[in-house]
Amino acid sequence: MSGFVSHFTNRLDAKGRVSIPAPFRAVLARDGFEGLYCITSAHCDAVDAGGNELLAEINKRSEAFAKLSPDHDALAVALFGASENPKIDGDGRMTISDMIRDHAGITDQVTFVGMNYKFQIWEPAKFREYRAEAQRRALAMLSGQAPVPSQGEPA
Amino acid sequence: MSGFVSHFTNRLDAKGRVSIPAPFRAVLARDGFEGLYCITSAHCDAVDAGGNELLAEINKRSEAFAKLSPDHDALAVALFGASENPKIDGDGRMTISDMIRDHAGITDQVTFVGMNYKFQIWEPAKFREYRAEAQRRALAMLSGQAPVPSQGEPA
DNA sequence: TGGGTCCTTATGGGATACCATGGGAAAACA
DNA sequence: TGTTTTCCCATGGTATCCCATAAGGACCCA
Repeated sequence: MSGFVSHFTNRLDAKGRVSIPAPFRAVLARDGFEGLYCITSAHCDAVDAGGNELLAEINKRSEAFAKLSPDHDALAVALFGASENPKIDGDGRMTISDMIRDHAGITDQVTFVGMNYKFQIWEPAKFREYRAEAQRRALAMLSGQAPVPSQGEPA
Repeated sequence: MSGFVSHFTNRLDAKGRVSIPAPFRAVLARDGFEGLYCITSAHCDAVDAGGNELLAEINKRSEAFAKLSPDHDALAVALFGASENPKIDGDGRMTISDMIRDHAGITDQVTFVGMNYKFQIWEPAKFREYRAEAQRRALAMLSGQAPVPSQGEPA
């Protein structure tokens, strides 16, 4: 059963809402998470989004340290403090919060990028830029050296 | 369903009250704790807050030492002496006690930071500072850690 | 193959509910 | 009796719910 694939660009309306691409909604429905789990990416101007599968990934990371310890607190702030649970309305839309808007530099359009177990939320121009760079790197990796450790589908 | 997530900044009113963010109230309601459990953090200028899940974590800590032992007594004093049970009024507000105010250096605004099983209460400026540091540490911690099966992330 | 119909999807907008906040009055306290 | 706490209500702004519409695609049928 496949996860989030392909990418879509939708418009924000006057209220700051945007339609989540229908194929992504279908994946979320299968996943069973109430609403959407979002977390700002630590290493690029995008927001990771998904359901239980993404949340499990985050939890796994934070469980590596004992609760109430300074390390765990710092990690929890960085992970959960930078997360959100937007609701999805009856028409399949979410509202882009200020946190997401600021982190991703979104103004009037949003690009949703499937990444199998999660998807990312981008400002369209920044995504095009990032994508071109990613393709260059992928090409270099593929042509340059030994088999890529392919434990997932090639994005 | 996930726990305390995201962060919110609210104003104190003239009576020293502040609204607990609605999403946090929803988590507390699910948790079933009457009111709120607060304890000053031992290693930063913040106050830990939550319900039964936080309390259980603290109990687990103190149970690691034999009761009646000097160690246990000292820990109990440190833990429960630094604790409070503020009430939550009908409008979802709590009063910031002097202990919390002093420990966190709060004046007129409060930042609530979700950390999954608990949340923290911060003075906004101090939080921004801590958050920047936490993100650096988290990045280091996560990248040094045993490889999380990163299927797809082109980073 | 061409045309028509139905359904899904993205988007817009009005009405309503919720939430943070302020303040008054009753109650408890000292 | 003065002071603080607790309960209750008011309000402005925002988010949520609900309905409308247009465009595109799938499907069916001739």
